[in-house]
Formats: sequence, structure tokens, C-alpha cells
Amino acid sequence: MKPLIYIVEDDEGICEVYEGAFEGSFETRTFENGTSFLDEFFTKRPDIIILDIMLPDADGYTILSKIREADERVPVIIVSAKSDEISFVKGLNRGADDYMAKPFSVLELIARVNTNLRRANLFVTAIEGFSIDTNVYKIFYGGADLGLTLKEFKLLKLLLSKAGVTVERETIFREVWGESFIGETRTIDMHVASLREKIKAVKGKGNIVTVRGIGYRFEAE
Amino acid sequence: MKPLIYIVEDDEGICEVYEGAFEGSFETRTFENGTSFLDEFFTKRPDIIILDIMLPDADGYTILSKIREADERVPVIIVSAKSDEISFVKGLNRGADDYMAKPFSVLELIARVNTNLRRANLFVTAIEGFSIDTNVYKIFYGGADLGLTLKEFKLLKLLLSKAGVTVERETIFREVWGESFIGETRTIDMHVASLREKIKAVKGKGNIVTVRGIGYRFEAE
DNA sequence: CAAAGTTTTACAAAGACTTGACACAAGGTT
DNA sequence: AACCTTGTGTCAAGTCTTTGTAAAACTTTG
Repeated sequence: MKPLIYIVEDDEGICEVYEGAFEGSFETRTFENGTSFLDEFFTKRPDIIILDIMLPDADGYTILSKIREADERVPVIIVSAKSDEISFVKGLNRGADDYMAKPFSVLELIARVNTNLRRANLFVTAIEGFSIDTNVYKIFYGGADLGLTLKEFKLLKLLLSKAGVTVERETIFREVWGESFIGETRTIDMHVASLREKIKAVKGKGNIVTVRGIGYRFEAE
Repeated sequence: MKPLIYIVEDDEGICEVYEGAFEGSFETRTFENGTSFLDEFFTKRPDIIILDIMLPDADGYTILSKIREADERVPVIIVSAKSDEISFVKGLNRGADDYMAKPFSVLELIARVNTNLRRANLFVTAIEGFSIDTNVYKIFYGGADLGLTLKEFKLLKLLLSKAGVTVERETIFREVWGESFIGETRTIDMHVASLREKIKAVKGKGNIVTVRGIGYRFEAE
């Protein structure tokens, strides 16, 4: 399926450049102001967003913040006429993934979009609505960050990567904690418990099944 | 080790999508026609195959048949622009495991690959209507879970795997309980009893035969 | 040092397994 | 056929194991 790009840009000339660049390989939607963009964004999520910082009705950074409140992972490329470092840093701090200064070449544009799309897909494995971003050590359920700690992340990643298959306690120890299998403690159970809790918090229902005498299993529905 | 995916697809753009999607977690090899694919396939078997039905040099269904002649188990996902039922049915009849209609999302793709890989690893042995799923430590009779405990699972798995052959008590001890053969107790009998009960519950009739002085035997009908 | 993350301890609860007594069944023997 | 011997079925009780949970102790990080 073609990636869906939302472009927020008020200059019609530049919009045409975008549409020409993406024609064929991408599906594009352009918005000339922040309000119309946000309306649509909350209705249907795109695969990537190109956001001009200079908008008629709002500060681009404000839009960016609102995007990030709702979705922590959709790639956002901010575009600005200001080529100074400050804009760049400011954008990245607010959760932008990339930055392009006008004027830019069409080829550069396509390259950046591809890179960011790839980055978003590349390190993200999606299983049963969960997506794992190993770049930032986060796991999401439908766009919402589960807010896992490192051990929890590794554990859930392991279980997800073997979804449907029971993972033995010993394997869990080896994969998550490293070689050392320490004598019997309730450590794994504790982490499973907090995972169950965090999953339930965003999903309403858990998927981690206990297999008595063996280990745990992530069970798809 | 990373699963090896063979992708048979002549559209370079789509190939890139695949490679982007699998980069990191999988090892991919792409083939732009059926001939080159088959050459490689007979040399080295992949863990899963994604096969476009529309190929320049051959009918995808023909390729599929050849795959199945040589390997009954490797998962094959067929991809087609035709989203009609006929292609789907035709593909499944020829031994495909799954079907995706273009256009499809990268996430969907990954999910399907994962699902099919897992299915292939399932050690499901079907004997007399019983199927053993070692991934989840369950045994089913005609789709119904017997709800076995771990010992019961191991015991029935053993008996099923030697269906028709009498298994000595000593062997049962060794295989299910581990080395230690403890003096005479009714432990095995107990487990056999509960197995019989659970089988009867879903099947109406049991299959475990006592061989006096020797052990037990799973008797097919 | 404070805060967050992790591990340990201790205990409760659930579940699985074992045991021992006894009845019963199958063969073998008289 | 009646008897004896031995192996098996069954039951309920009791033990043992595994897991869940909460709180405390410890460790790491900023």
C-alpha cells in the first residue's frame, strides 16, 4: 500500500512541488493550515507528516506538540525557511524526526521522506497491534507508548517476537538478563506482573499467559 | 538466527518495500523471475517464501506447484493484484499458506510473515484426530483442548508418538519424569486415569489400553 | 541525594503431584 | 471351580511446587 503523507503547507507553489515529487509512489493530502490538518489527523493517521513551521493560523511547533501528544511515533519532517540551527534544535526537541530548510531539492525531499519512512518501519516490528521501536526502546499499542522500563521492554519484546510460542523461564533469563541464571527468585514474575498491568492500562486486556511449569507466552487473540 | 526469506517479485519498487520491512529482523533474497528463484530454491531452502503470482517468465501457480513438489512445509505467501476470491482459492488449493492482495501495508505484511513462520514451527502432529501443539503445551481432539497438565501432556504426547506400541512403565518414567525411577507407587496409574477421563470428556471414548505387566498403549481405532 | 528501576524477601493462593489404603481384575495354580 | 498371587483402578488426603503479590531493600542514574 502506498504510504500516506500529510503535508501542511500554505504556499500553493510548494504544494505543487510536493505533489509532483510524490506522485505515483505515495498518496498525499495537503492542508493549508494547522486547523484543517489537525481535524484530519485525528480522524485518520498518515504514515508521515511534512510540516511547515510557518503557518497562517498557528505556530508549527504548537502543531508538532499536538501531534506528539496523540501519536509519539509518526515521523514528522519539519520544513522552515529559517536555516538556522536554533529552529532545527527546537524542532527536534519537540519531537520532530527530521528537518529541512527551504529551499530544498526535490531529490533531497524524496530521500528524506524515504529515510524517515524506512526508519519508522525499519526498526518497528508490529505484532498484534503492538509495535516495537528498538531505536528508542519503546513499545506502543496503537500509537500509545506503554512506558516500559528496560527490562520490561526486553521481556515484552522477547515474548512478542515469539508470540504464540511458550518461552521457558530459563530462556527468558538468558535473553533478558544474560547468561547468569540466578537461583529461584520472583524477578521474572514481578516483571511479568508489571507488564500485564501496563498492557492492561492501554489495552484493557492482557495477553500474557502463564504456562505452569514452563514459562510464559504472549497469546494473540 | 534470522529467518531467511525468499521474495519473488519483479517490481523493483515493491522489492524495496519488502527489504525495508524486513531489514534487521530477517535475511532477505529477492528474485525477479521464477527461474532464478527456483535455481536458488533447490540449492538452499528459505524459511518462508513470498511469491508474486504475476511474474515475467512464469505463472506463479506453476512455481508454487514446484515448490510444493520439493517441500511440503515451507510457508508460501502469495501476493497478487487480483483481490478476487478465485485467486485466493486457487492459491490455497495449490498449497499456499496465505494470501495477500496488493496493495497491502508493510505492517500487515510483517504480521503475516510472522504468523506463517510461527505456524511452520508448530510441531503439530495429528494422530487419530488428536493434535499436539508443543508450542503451547496443549493437545486437542478435533479442535477441543483437552486441558492437560504438564505431566499429562508429556505422557499423552509420549503415548501418541508411539501409538500402537506398548510403552513400558519404566520408559514412561524415564521420558515423563526424568531419570529417577522411584519405587512402586500409583503415580503413573493416576495420570493415566486422569488422561482417560479427560479424553473421554471430549471424545466419549478412551484409547489408552492397559498391558498388564508391561505398561500402556495408545490404541488407534 | 532523590528518583526511578530492579531485585529480594516473605507470604498467600492456586494448582499439580504423590501417596497409601483398599477394592478389583487377570492370570495362574491347585 | 475355588484359591492365591500379582498388577491395576480409584479415592481422598496430604504434600509439594509453582506462581501472584506486596512491601522492603538494594542499585543505578541523573
